[in-house]
Amino acid sequence: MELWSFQAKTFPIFSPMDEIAYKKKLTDYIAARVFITDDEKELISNAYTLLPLKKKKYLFEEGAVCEYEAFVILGTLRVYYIDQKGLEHVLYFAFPDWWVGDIASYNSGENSNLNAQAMEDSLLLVIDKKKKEELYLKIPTLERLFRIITQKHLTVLQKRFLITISSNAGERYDELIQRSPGIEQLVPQHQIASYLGILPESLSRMKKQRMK
Amino acid sequence: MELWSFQAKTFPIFSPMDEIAYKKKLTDYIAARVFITDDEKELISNAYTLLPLKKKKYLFEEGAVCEYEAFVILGTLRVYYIDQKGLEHVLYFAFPDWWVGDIASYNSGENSNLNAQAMEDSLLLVIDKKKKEELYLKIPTLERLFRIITQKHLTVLQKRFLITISSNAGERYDELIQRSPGIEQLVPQHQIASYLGILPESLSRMKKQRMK
DNA sequence: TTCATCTCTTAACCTACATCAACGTTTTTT
DNA sequence: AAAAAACGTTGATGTAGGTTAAGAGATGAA
Repeated sequence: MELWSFQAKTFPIFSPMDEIAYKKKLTDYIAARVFITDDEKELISNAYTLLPLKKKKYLFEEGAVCEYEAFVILGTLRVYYIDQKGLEHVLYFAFPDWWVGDIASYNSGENSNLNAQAMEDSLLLVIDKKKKEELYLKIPTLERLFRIITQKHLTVLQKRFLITISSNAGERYDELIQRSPGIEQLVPQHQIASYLGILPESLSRMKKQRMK
Repeated sequence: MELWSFQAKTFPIFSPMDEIAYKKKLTDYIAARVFITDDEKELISNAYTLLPLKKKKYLFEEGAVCEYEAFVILGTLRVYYIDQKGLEHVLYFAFPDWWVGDIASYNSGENSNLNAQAMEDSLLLVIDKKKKEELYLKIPTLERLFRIITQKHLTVLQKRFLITISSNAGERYDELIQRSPGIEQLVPQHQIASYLGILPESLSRMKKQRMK
């Protein structure tokens, strides 16, 4: 696909044409879920800002308020938590068409304890809290959209939680591979370990033992 | 408080007066979060049905579609998952003013893999999917309300998930006691163990060791 | 092209919690 | 009032995954 061809080392300069195409990805996503008019699509397009995020750069970091909510157009982000011992725990990987943010911080205004880092050069559409609230007022249908999206997120997290507490690392690994085939090619193994809730050494050991 | 006095062994017969008072608890809850008119309160009151649930009875069970969403007026429910080995894992305890349901099943129409059981004689306001959708159409503000509620639920679950994967049973126990003081008087210890993700024996042992 | 950083692997040892089993007490059911 | 569940405790033993340490290949920067 045309849009996806910029997996380049550096960001291209966006032409107005690109921007229109990228924002259309968002309005298409929305229109596939709720009914919105062309005027509303226009309002949405104008409210979101295109944000290129270079590899290893952060969308938000712990210790600061997460002011933005983002829609992934291209690339991959990882959202993770650092515990008291300094260990990182991947909460989720965000691929194109996913939303990235820390609702806890975004809604409460308190500092985030999550980090969202680009794993490769990525392209996002971001909106700040104030503009989002304005959009809700202008387009009440978005309340419905985000209710549905949030319910979906809750469903996914609930499933993840139940799997985490009821199965061992090997079973969680199998579930991940089955749910996201090819993820091993996309993210380094120590981050898969972090997602599974084990150390890289343990994952390495587990995979070796399974060879038999 | 008057309303709370019926922690009786058997259910009283509800007078129309009681029903009005109970439903007012729900509309008060809603009005505290979004603006609704008196007419809308009336619509909401009519859409929900009062459901007494005796101790050990289920609101929904795994293997069947969860058709209802409920608001707890009185009592306590526990929502739990049974894993492949037959072990129970408490997802949450639902106290008055909490919502109980399985959104995954409720939205998808697939069978639930959760169980919601009354831990004591309880009183709920329930609504089925069809009536809920009708309410959304009649009162779009409810889209906003449930967006906010779902975001809150997601925040809580996310915090729980992060604590679960980043701390040991003792730390999780401390966090629970701190967040819900008095919970030990309300729920038996083996169910607290289940909530913490450990076996009753382990919780018993942990508490003993802490005596020193 | 060399130095540093990141990534993965292996091995020895350790610990939190599971497992299995038994027993006393309390609560519920009949 | 008797019987049956449910509940909590303790002990002996097992194990998944953590901890620490070391080394080797791959990747990236100066």
